[in-house]
Amino acid sequence: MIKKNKTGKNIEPKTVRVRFAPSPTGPLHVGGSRTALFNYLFAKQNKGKFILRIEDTDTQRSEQKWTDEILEELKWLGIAWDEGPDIDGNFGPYKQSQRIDIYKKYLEKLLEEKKAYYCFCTEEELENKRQEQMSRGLAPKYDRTCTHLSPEVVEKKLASGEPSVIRFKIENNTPRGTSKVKFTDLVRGVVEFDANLLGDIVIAKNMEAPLYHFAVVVDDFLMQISHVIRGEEHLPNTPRQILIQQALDFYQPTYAHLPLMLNTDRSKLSKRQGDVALADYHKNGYLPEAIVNFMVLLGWNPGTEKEVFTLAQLAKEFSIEKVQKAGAVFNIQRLDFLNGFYIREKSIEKLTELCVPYLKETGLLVIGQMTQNQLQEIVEVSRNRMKKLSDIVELSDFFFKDKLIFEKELLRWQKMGDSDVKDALMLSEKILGEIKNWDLKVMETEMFSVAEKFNLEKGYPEKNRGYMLWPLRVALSGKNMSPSPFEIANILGREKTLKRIYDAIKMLN
RNA sequence: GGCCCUAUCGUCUAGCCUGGUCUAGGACGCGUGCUUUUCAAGCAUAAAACCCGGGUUCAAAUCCCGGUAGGGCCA
Repeated sequence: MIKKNKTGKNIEPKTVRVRFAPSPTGPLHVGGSRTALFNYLFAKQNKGKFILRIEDTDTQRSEQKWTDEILEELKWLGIAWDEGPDIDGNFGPYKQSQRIDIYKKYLEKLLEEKKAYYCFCTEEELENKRQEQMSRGLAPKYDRTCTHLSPEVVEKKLASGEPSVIRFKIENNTPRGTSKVKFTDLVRGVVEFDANLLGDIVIAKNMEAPLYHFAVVVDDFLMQISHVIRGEEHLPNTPRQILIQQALDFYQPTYAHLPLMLNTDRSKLSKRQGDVALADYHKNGYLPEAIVNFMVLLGWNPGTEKEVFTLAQLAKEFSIEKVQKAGAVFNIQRLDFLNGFYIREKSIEKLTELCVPYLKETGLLVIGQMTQNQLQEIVEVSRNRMKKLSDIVELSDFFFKDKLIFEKELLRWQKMGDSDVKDALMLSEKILGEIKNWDLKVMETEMFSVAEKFNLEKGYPEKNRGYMLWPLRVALSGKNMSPSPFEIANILGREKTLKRIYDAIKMLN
């Protein structure tokens, strides 16, 4: 499984293997989702494997429900993993809390080789030193007090149960002749850090509790990860991890650090300015196609003017070289546009199926109240106005209600008098009442010709059909914006339509 | 505070590597118009940007140097 060269040295795998490694300490973040997406696309494109690993070494903050949510939401987006936990609860070797023994082995190795050591400094001591260093204009860095402890002292302190952590010795492990750690990042080019400025980092709280930096390095090696594609916030972590790799004689994977997703004020995307949990977008009625399309364009573009992509197309056209270096503002208006676009693209059957839960959830739609056909017609006349699936509720509620409640004033078109509004409604009632063939086109033709006569009689401009149609539309919808009165009447049916007109006329008495 | 990263319309970006075709292109949003009973959708159209300063060059958004600003990480 582990690749080695002739001299027994560990070498980077030839096939592409990438991973997404979220911590189940909260809902899956949109930033994380995008990282997963980019990893997935990179894997697909290179005929490699996409591995999902749950990083739950922080047992305090990790919860099973968040793991479940991560799996569920990734699946919803269409991002399938080749290796990783089963959706039905078998986590295999892809959950860090199940790999403590493995980390322990490597921790022991580092300790034995004196590449790591126990540290007994207290939080307070550390904080004081940090303050002092910063006031002198230095980078806060551990001063290595505990490297000078003799093995006997360490033994004694451990035996007495004195609180301790395990630190990784940075300088001794830097490559010979230089304190620089250099690596090539697929999106940023060559990046260089000075190892002398790095303090000895804590890699474990104890033998049973490894910390992030350490567990990642070990897992990436054992899982033979070829490319580490992650958010830019990890860039400064990279030299530390490389040093640990070198100490353990691991190969060095290729890195690619993705630009951050930003708030409108260009700070790292956070809860402050709206939803950051993918699940929230899911619940509010964003389509996975729209989210994927939106996210991929935040930090990447194909170099052509094409802007609409399916996941499958992206897997073909994606290229990591074209990933942007600068952070990108999460612009919800663009997401809304894309979502509306994909809503309009959906088949009416599918869209109706997607809308129904929202209608049921609010109690508007009662089972058996509507035929499938009616439901589809309602969705059809509302879809152009929808930005999110949840919009269906606001846009179509009047179809489901028995009684509409609205202000009488709303019935008035421009400067019509009350009696004219009433006349218009009564005329509509009469004309529609006489229609035998309840059909949208028929109603439209009949009403259009009547509207012109009505205008002539009342002295209104002949071409402005609003004098007839606005009061009718409001009577049927109770809203200042809605589909056309004919579309509504057609769905409502003769009886309900006439009843609503009648109710509106009564308001004017 | 130290280190690192970044910089083209309000936003996402094309162009930069391989200087001239850039009077800087597209998309979202915003404005206007068409269509229209309303709101959408659709179509058309306008406004809108090369962070600053120096250098190299016949010519710089593009190459070099120096600033500035923003962000990330370290606790």
